[in-house]
Amino acid sequence: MNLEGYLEKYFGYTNFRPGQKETIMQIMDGKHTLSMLPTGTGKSLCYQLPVYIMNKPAVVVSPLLSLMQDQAEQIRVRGEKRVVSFNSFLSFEEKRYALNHLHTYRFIFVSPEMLNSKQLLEGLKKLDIGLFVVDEAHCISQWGYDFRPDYLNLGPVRKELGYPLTLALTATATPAVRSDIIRELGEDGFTEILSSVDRSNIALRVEKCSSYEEKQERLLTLVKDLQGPGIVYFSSKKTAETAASLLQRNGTGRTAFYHGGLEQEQRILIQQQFIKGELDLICATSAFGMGINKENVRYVIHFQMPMQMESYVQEIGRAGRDGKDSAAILLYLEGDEGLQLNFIENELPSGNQIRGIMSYLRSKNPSSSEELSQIMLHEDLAGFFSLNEIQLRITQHLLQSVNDMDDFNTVQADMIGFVEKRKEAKIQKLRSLLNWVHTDTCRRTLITRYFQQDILQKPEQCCDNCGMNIGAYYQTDMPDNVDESRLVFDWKEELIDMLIPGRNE
DNA sequence: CGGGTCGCACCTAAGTGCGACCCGGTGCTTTAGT
Repeated sequence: MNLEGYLEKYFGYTNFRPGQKETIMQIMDGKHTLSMLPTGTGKSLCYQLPVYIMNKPAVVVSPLLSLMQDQAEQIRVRGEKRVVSFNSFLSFEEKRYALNHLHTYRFIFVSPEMLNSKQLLEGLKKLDIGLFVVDEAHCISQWGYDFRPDYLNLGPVRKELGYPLTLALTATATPAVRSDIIRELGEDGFTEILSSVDRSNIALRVEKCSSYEEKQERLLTLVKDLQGPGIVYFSSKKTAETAASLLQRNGTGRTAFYHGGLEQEQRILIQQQFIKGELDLICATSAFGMGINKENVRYVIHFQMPMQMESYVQEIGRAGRDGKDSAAILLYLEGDEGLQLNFIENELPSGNQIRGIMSYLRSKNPSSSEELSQIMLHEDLAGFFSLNEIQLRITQHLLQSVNDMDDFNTVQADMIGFVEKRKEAKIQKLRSLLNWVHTDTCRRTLITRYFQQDILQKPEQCCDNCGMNIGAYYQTDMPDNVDESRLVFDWKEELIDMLIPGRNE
């Protein structure tokens, strides 16, 4: 049977979407594959179909619990019951049961952190794994070196499992990030399947504002005028919340905010309401997005710029999944990059902090790396050297690789070298994005060039520098002379509010 | 970098205006012992 035959047999579809078949062919050919497919093209089919053809289980590493639950649920809805998600949602009993029945599953979802569990790893070793999948594989490069170091453990895990056939999936990765992913996964010889990062139905626009007030005003106007639903991205939780209530007071109606500080339940609720069309606007931090499969998002506004082009492309890519015209608008105020610079400066320990910690540890005169770990464990290093949680973790992580107790100076120099290099790399990425903000040439061309690709086709509505017409994205049912009071008092909304109490809570 | 909050000065009272200061994003994990 050919691949189309399997596709129809197991999923009922007659055609593959771009990139799916090429990816699956490589997998069936036994080749480790890194596949860069645009968001919303059904990346999960790329591992699901091979599971059935090979009749062997897949281990899927997923960055978010919600994403894991979501994909597991989608598979179950299809009628496949042999699915398990290894994460903290499982009780001890459930975990034990799942471990004892590991061989019965076809889809085993895990978080990178969970792979630290000896029992899980031992269990997985006994399986004949058909495919080891790393979903949203750019996380390895983006988070592995600081925020979530367990992402760097995937290489050793693969080795431990005997280098199972591997599929890394992502939507946005530069050639440098892709080689980073492949290197960290611990093996050369990955085949790459690449689609374009260009989304021709998303028009690109940057508007420069001369004051914070002007930017706020502009946001209000845009949100009123633009055809929704939409997402507005902010760089701080507080700003997202404040803006959401400001917009609501100005008659935006069905608006909510979303960030990592919300309770898990609340986050799921807001996501669901947005997807079902019960909310028109989300004011969010970068926490919002991964795994949001909403077809008809019409615009994405950035009230503050993200840290790098990859994030920007991911975030605007949540618009126009249905292929219809959508707009991406970035509001820029001189100095906006300062906040991102600040994040970069603070996420890694500084040279001084490292020097302080090292001289303190040196004074304790540990004779082995075990003794060193003991000191790390029992002393309040974070308190003494005012490290935040992530800085502490990176420090511990870097010190773990210390084998030779004799040469603290070398280790110290290595550590400082590492953080300096990381910071410089991040600042460089921020600079690229800033150049893009300030460019007066075609923005689409510049994005594709950043990913070392070519533009697919220049759409009519390309970008502000090519003369896009923002009016084309305004609501069509809006009269030209709008009575302001009518915008504030929307009787339909008020009526719905009366009929559905507590809707806006 | 910029916004929010706090305390203070004003000078005779309730609210304003100013400077100092602080803080900001992304997520996984939590099984021991009475």
